[in-house]
Amino acid sequence: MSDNEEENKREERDVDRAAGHRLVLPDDGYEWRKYGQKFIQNIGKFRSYFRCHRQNCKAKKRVEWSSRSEADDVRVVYERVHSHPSSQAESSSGNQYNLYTQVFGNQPPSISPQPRTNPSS
DNA sequence: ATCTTTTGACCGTCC
DNA sequence: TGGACGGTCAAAAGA
Ligand SMILES: [Zn+2]
Repeated sequence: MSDNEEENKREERDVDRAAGHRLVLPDDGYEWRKYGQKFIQNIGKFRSYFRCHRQNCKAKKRVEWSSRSEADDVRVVYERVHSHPSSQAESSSGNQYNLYTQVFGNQPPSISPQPRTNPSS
């Protein structure tokens, strides 16, 4: 980026094309840097790992979506808190919790603090 | 030249 | 001890 950021980030960001589908997820107003992507066979879903663009910000974001199925089941899990205000949609909302799980799709964006991935095997 | 995404490899933990 | 699983790193490539 640098010089010209004309393209900017669209509110919709294509996560990936697993089987030819284009998944779109809402941006929180923060900038994330992807640092990994893996397929979890346990749940049969793709998982992407994001980290806050800031150096001092230890905020992390984890996104997983079904590898198949055109359903919009996209799960976004927020970890840690941001140390800087969201220059965009502040609203003080952001993520005040250490763990925040959002599920998009048929289910409403109900906020429920889930206990770390799946316990035990 | 700077920065991000991509992908495979590496590592810690569990059993 | 080593394999399965999950999470992160790091090299290369693209923008
Ligand atoms: Zn942040």
